[in-house]
Amino acid sequence: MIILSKLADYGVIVATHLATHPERQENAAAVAMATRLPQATVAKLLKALAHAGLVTATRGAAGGYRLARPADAISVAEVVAAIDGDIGMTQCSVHVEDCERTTYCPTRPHWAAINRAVGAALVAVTLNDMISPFAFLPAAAPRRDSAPETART
Amino acid sequence: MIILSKLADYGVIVATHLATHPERQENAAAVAMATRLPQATVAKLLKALAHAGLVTATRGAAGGYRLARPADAISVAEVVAAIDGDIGMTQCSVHVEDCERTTYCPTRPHWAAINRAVGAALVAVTLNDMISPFAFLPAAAPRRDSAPETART
DNA sequence: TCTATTGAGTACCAATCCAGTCCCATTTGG
DNA sequence: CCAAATGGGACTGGATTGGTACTCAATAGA
Repeated sequence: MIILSKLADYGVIVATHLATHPERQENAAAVAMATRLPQATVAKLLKALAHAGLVTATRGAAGGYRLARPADAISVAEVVAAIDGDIGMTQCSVHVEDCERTTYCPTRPHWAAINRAVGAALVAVTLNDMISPFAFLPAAAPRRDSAPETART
Repeated sequence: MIILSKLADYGVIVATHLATHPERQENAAAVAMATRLPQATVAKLLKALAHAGLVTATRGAAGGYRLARPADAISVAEVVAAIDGDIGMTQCSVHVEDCERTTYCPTRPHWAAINRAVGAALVAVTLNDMISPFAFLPAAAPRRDSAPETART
């Protein structure tokens, strides 16, 4: 299974690209060229990112986009959320009322905790981490053996 | 965005249900009744779980399913993987060769680390945790502040 | 002031994917 | 031998998504 949609993936690529030139203002066409993604799609993504306040847009001739904040103050989670909406593991996590099973489903409360753990993994990584040439080796990742009974393949 | 597909969600519910009666053998119809899920869908799910070796199936009349292992030896990650396939954040994470961008995409190596963190959150939770009436408050969830630079929003 | 350029917003289409159902073969207990 | 149950497909209707197109609004520069 793939967690991120293609668009969200592209969104991170686009945002990361902007992060590599924080000072430069680039229009959608230039970003599309640099990232080798379809131009119309990049335009759509940039609009979404602008709408979320992650990038600032300058309209009109010689307009373009740039990051609204320093690259190390924008998390991957924010970029993903800007495009795919808030992250939730299950239907219940996002639309509780949609789940007519809420009253007797024993698994529901537990998803919230799993949710936080997954969200934390994305929040812990910034765009700045993503442009570093080496894997960022964060403290967030290897923590999986914190639960002693994990050992099952 | 919803991470788990409906089927994977159902799969966890079904597996959790079996975990509540580890000794009893139940056929698909009974499980469907108990979980209030569509019968045909439950049958499909149980097949998938059996295929993954998480439940053992007894064929023939008076057949049915039961957990193949103790509930605390089956992680949510396994159940999800049995139904949705292995978990990966991006296309690259699962099918590297499909991404013609591999050579120059700077974000790719980082996804692997995020991947592990997300996977770890699911691996750390067992079916046994899911049936406990209280949120399991595991070491897995609150660990998000292990990364010191997390504090952004 | 006028025009070219660029983003904003929305509507739309095509393709894919997914949830759900059904069918038939196989196995097993009575 | 028959009924009950799983195994393993195929199939389908619908929803979702990736991607495009078109129009409106804003701005810089001639």
